[in-house]
Order: sequence, then C-alpha cells, then structure tokens
Amino acid sequence: MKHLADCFIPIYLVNVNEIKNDMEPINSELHKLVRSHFPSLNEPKLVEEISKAGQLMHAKAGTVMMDYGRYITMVPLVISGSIKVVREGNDGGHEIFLYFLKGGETCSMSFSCCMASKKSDIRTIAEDDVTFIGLPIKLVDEWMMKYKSWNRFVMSAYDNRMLDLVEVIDNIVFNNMEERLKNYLIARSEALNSKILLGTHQQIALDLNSSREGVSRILKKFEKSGAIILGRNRIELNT
DNA sequence: ACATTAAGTGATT
DNA sequence: AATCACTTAATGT
Repeated sequence: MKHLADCFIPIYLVNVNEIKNDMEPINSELHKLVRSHFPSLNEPKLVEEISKAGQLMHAKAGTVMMDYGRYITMVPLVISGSIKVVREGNDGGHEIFLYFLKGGETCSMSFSCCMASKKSDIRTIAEDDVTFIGLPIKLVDEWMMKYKSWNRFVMSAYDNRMLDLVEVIDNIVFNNMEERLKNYLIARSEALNSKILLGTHQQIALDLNSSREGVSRILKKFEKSGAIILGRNRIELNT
C-alpha cells in the first residue's frame, strides 16, 4: 500500500502564474467537455469563458490534491475519476471521510474558501486517476453575478454536499457504525463506478475513524447476510 | 520455506 | 464500540 506522502504533488500550485484574459483562444476540447459533463451550465458565453480560462488537469490516484492550510487557487470541475474529501478530527491524528466528488461535480468547499480567500479546512485525495478543469478563483467569483446558470450550479453544489454532511453527522451522533460503513461502501462503489473495492479493512477504519476489528466484524456480518463478498484486500458488493 | 501483512476471534474495559 | 492479545490465512521473496 502506497503512502500518501510518497505521491504528494501540489498540483494546485502548478500553473498558478498565468491567469490570462480575453486574448486567450477558446479551447475547443474544454468547450466540448463542459457541454457534455456540465449541461446545466447552459449559457454560451459562460461556457466560452470557461474554455478560455480553464485548464485541463490530471491527478494520479493517491495524490493529495488539497491539504489543510493551503490556499486554494483553483476550483476544480471534475470530469472523470473521483476525489475523496476528508476532515481531520479536532484532537488531531484521526481523519474522517466526508464524501466523494465524482464527474460532473465540483468542490463546494473550494467556493467558500476562495470567496473569503481562506485556507483549506479539508484534505482531498484522488481516489483514482482524476481529470478536471481548473478554474482560477478570481473568475469563479465574477461569474456568480454574471451568469445565472453558474450561480445555480454553485448553489446546488452546496446543497448536495450539505445532504451528505448531514448524513455523516447523523451517523456519528447516533454512533451507528453499521449505517456509516454501509453508506461508505455504497458511496465508494458509486464514486469508482465499480462493485469491487480494493483496500484493507484498516484503511476503511481510518476513513471512518474506527477500529480495524470493528470494521472487520461488521463486514463479516454483511457477508453473512449476503450483501457483500469478502476477499483479501477486496470487497465485492452484491446488488 | 520463511517473513510479512491482512483478517478473524475472544476477552476486557 | 475500542483496544488488546493472539490466531489464522494469504501473499511476497
């Protein structure tokens, strides 16, 4: 198992220097990607602006894309792959899993951070190889007033995340590990678009701020009830 | 064959 | 439900 530190690449720090203006040509590839993956952004001028100012970027699986305390310079529009968003517990040390970002989504945390030009409160890690469009935060702010569809897009991003977070809180408050683990498996399966999840019980326990034994026991229970099939480093979800 | 790492189990708090 | 101590099973060298 690869350690995160080994593949740390501060991709948000790459290409920060050139925020070019209207002289920039329209990138037709970006134009196409926005239209196919973000149909709700339906104002032609907005799509045009995104294609001019955005940059197509990649992150390999395991890359820490954003970390606590770093300033956010770009807002990502996720094209493909998925990004795990986690938060460090108050007491330090432990991390808890919040949600996954998938294609067609964006990071709502980055909006709140960039508007107040604050440091990040969260850490994001590429769960698999990720492709996304990086948008300079300066424009993101401008567009809020200029484009209705952008405004709606940002708002609904907040809304969707809110629902995820409420679920997380619910499950923590009620100390319901079974629910939490179930949700986690489903979320991860959907994010990766695969019924087969690779990784150790220990990793899952870290994500959920639980213990390896606890996770193993619940997984075993799920297996007995026929919901999943277990293997070493492998969990297969049944439908 | 041996070492290492992942997973399972029972007892204790 | 977390932690400990220990066993069993799978994999890598």
